Amino acid sequence: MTDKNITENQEEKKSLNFIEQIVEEDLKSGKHKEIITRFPPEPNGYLHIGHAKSIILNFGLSETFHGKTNLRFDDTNPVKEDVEYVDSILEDVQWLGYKWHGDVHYASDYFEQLYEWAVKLIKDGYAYVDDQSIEEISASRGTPTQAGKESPFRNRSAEENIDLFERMRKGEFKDGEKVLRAKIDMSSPNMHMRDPIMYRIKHSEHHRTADKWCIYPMYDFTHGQSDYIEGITHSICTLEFENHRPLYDWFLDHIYEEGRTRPRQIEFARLNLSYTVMSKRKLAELVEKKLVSGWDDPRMPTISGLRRRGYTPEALQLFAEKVGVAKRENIIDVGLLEYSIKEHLNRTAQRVMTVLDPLKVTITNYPKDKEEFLSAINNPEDESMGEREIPFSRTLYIEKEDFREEANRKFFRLKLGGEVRLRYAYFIKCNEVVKDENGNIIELLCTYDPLSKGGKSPDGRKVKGTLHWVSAKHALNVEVKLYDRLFSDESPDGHKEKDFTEFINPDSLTVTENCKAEPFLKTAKVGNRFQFERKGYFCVDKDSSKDKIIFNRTVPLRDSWAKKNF
RNA sequence: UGACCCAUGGUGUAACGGUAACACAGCUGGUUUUGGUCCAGCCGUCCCAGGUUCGAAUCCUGGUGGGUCAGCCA
Repeated sequence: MTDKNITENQEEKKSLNFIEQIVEEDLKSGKHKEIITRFPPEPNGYLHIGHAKSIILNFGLSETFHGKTNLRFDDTNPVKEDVEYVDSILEDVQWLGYKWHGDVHYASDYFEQLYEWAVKLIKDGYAYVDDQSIEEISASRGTPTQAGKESPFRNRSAEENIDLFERMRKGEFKDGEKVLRAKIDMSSPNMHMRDPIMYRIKHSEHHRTADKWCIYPMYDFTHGQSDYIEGITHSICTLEFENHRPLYDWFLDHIYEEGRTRPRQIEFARLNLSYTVMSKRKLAELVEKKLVSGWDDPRMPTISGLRRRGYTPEALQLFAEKVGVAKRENIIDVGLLEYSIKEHLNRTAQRVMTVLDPLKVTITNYPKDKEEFLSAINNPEDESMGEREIPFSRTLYIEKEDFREEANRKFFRLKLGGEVRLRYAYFIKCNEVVKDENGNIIELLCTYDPLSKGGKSPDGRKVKGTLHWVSAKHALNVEVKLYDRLFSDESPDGHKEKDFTEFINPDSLTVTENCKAEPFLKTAKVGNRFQFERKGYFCVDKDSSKDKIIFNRTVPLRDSWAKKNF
């Protein structure tokens, strides 16, 4: 290989994001022989696409650098957590295509070790039991621009503190009566360093440890140590934890033993998507107020919602890759998410013809009892998917919007006296429009050109439009749910005066029954994805039954015609 | 009137001191039995002001703008 080639190859190499650069340097310098990352959700809600970004980042890192990724539940607050959430999180991570290293970990597995470390800190003079009320502690913390005041209990002896802490554990005190605090600096410019609380009393049932404990460690006294216990090398979290890093390091300083792996916290910007909300609180509110059907409503940005909508793990991975990783606040255009799924499905989805809004068409010169089968390509992007047969007969359905009695020459579809191609079938010409007493078009009388079978034009005659269609006699009745963005505002929670629910899009869901599908769809199973030609990508919803298939529209096809005529 | 972080086209991300790249969106045009796909082209001078340097989007200083922090949440 020449020098030039080497240079070119290096240039072609995809540039690394700042976290990948750190990892690469740590490996190159020998700081770590192998990296271990972790995905550490609190089981207090369903995962959303922002979590997907984090999952893909953490697992992706260990894939590209041949390391490991742990899955750990940060379950230090029993009143907010539930097994329902751990189950859904487990499902979502696996669905995304990742396998965590070893067993699932829980911060609650480390409660005993954490307790011992707390005792050590007390003995070393770095922690104390505070009897102040929640209000007193809050008041004495100061403000970002004003130093706090030291607690009157700050200088208790180690012996007294140990005794009190042990009695806290035994359950001798009520919730809120006492806390364990780190003794750092009440005048620190960093609020998190003003004697942060390490333990609080909560007499409540934990979903895993039941009533074994009545004192629970805070996030700050748990996370770094859990990373340390697991040998995590790179502890990646979102930007709002930036101010916690000095505390993360402070606790580690006081328990660290020479020779062991010391984790490093690195922060990146969380994902924000336009036209939706991402906070767990707001998503929960949508569910509670029944503004959506549940956490997995196809309009929700949750992983379960996107899955039900028809998104694929590959699409979310592509999306995460396109979005990138940096420290800048961002709002990603949902269009990029839609691009990602279209990109994947265009290559992989079975094509099929379905008429969403049927208009009856009778081919007057086609024999009454005749039917024939025509060959259609399953996926023009993938020849290996082969072809299928579609029934054709005298009575058909086409899309209502594909016909106009009169239209200018920009309208490529069927008009009175005009000719179009029925995809894979024949050229047809519309000769007469049948209307009901109110003047609504209820049927078109057309003639076909028998020589144009397969949609070909033996005489070289051109038509501008090609329509999808379904034979009425063979049609399968299906229900289709069309989705639009849940909010009509680009940043629904970005308005100080208005609540985000005020921006709910009233037309985010359209249910259309009596859609006509080609018989191929008879055997479609829940979760199957298709492209309905000219209409978009659809997948079979879990609410489907034997006699009624329900399709969710994942995303429409790009439609430059509709756009121009808007 | 504090600390920390951030600042590149409409949206994201890259360029690691050598003269702005990639993707999405948008707009033109071409191909096409999906007004899909695909292909070609167009669309920024890097928040501002100083400084260092032969040379700065990249380094320094000061502004300005935005974000985070005053839970016994994570």
